[in-house]
Amino acid sequence: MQPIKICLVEDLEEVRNGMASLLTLDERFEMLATFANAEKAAAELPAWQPDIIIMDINLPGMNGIECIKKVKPLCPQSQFIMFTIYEDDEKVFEALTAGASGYLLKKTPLSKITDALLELHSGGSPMSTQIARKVISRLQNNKPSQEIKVLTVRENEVLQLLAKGLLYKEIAYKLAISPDTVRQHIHHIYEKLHVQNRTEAINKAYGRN
Amino acid sequence: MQPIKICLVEDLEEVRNGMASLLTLDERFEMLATFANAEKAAAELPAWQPDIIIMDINLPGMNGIECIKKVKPLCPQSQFIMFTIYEDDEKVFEALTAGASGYLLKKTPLSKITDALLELHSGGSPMSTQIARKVISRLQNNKPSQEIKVLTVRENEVLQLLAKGLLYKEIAYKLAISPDTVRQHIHHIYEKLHVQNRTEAINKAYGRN
DNA sequence: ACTCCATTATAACTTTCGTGCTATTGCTGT
DNA sequence: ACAGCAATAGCACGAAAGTTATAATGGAGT
Repeated sequence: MQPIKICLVEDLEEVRNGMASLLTLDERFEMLATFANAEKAAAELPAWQPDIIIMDINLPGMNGIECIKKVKPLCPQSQFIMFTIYEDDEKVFEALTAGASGYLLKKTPLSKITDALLELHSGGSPMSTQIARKVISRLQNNKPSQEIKVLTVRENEVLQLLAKGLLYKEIAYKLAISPDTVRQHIHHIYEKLHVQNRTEAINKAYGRN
Repeated sequence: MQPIKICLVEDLEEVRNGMASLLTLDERFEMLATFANAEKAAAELPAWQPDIIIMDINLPGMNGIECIKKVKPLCPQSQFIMFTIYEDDEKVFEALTAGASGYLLKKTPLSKITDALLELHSGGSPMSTQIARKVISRLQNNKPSQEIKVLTVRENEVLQLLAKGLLYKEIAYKLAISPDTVRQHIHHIYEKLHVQNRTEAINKAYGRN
């Protein structure tokens, strides 16, 4: 089992060193680099490609949330975990939508910190139940999208199968109609949604961007 | 401080009685009623208006998720917490979108169960970090599932543009490479994800089904 | 009765996609 | 030094997708 590669973005030297020594002494982790501000981090993180990036939210200049947005596309397999002193729900929530996968309070005991990092690495999202609630409620308010309403019942059925990646002839078979008819329905769907292809239609109908 | 009013929907008599005695002995809670199936619960819960409804997912007849959908409009101030033996991610996730606010594994130690109920009542959403991750990724509409890890950085970049519905030549232009190279990357992506086309790749990589 | 429109269907045609090969360059780890 | 792999590129071929027509049927509403 190779160590989990970690980078840290944190402006306070004390905290930075504390975390660094904690992780350096633990052979399950490898501390690749630390950064005192978001600008440096944004410039150098892509070269490191760490497994986990621990990101303070409050940083001088660019804050941690903007930093995530910048770095994430360049480090697609890195996971971000927020690191913050105060349990400011809104900030943390913003960070999560920006692409973070979990968060740590700075007052968290050391053993819990390593636990959280391990959980993060194994596909979990460590966070308090309060934040979890916020996330869930946002999820529940997530409407299926009104675009779909302009489509007829049949067109929606076709769209659903289309979204699974089925071929026209497979859709035709499932609906017991001709592939030409399927083609026709899909053409109408594209017209109504003002799109040119299957993927755009799915994105539009199911509200992903 | 008045006790938290609780109802339980659970088909197994043993489990039902265990939970009932646990909560009855704890003065922070008041067990109003228990139900052995979803149909009875749906009929009688509105009359009780509990603070918390503990709901088993697997029930004979109507399952717990459908039950939530039925009961929730009639008990607007009740909170639902799922109660399940197996950590079936998809089921729990379904329940959360249906309106549940947290979940409990049946193997959870007794003290943790009361903790979770208290957290739920005070506005939290107790759940494992694994589930939290699922919820977050749905929120982000963009998920680093483990599938993506098998892809290289470049392949991920291509996949992201592919997911927007761009043509090969558009992707090529954006990345400043040849359309043939784009085709090549995509071919590799499909191989690694074991899929045959763009839509399947997107569904697999971003965890939609 | 008449119009609107959803649903079905066909045909011809163009563009894009996906597969199967081959091949070069450059970096990394042994 | 060498093997392995990521990234680049090209080409040929068939399959699938998307465009543009046209048209019959049947149900809903005016």
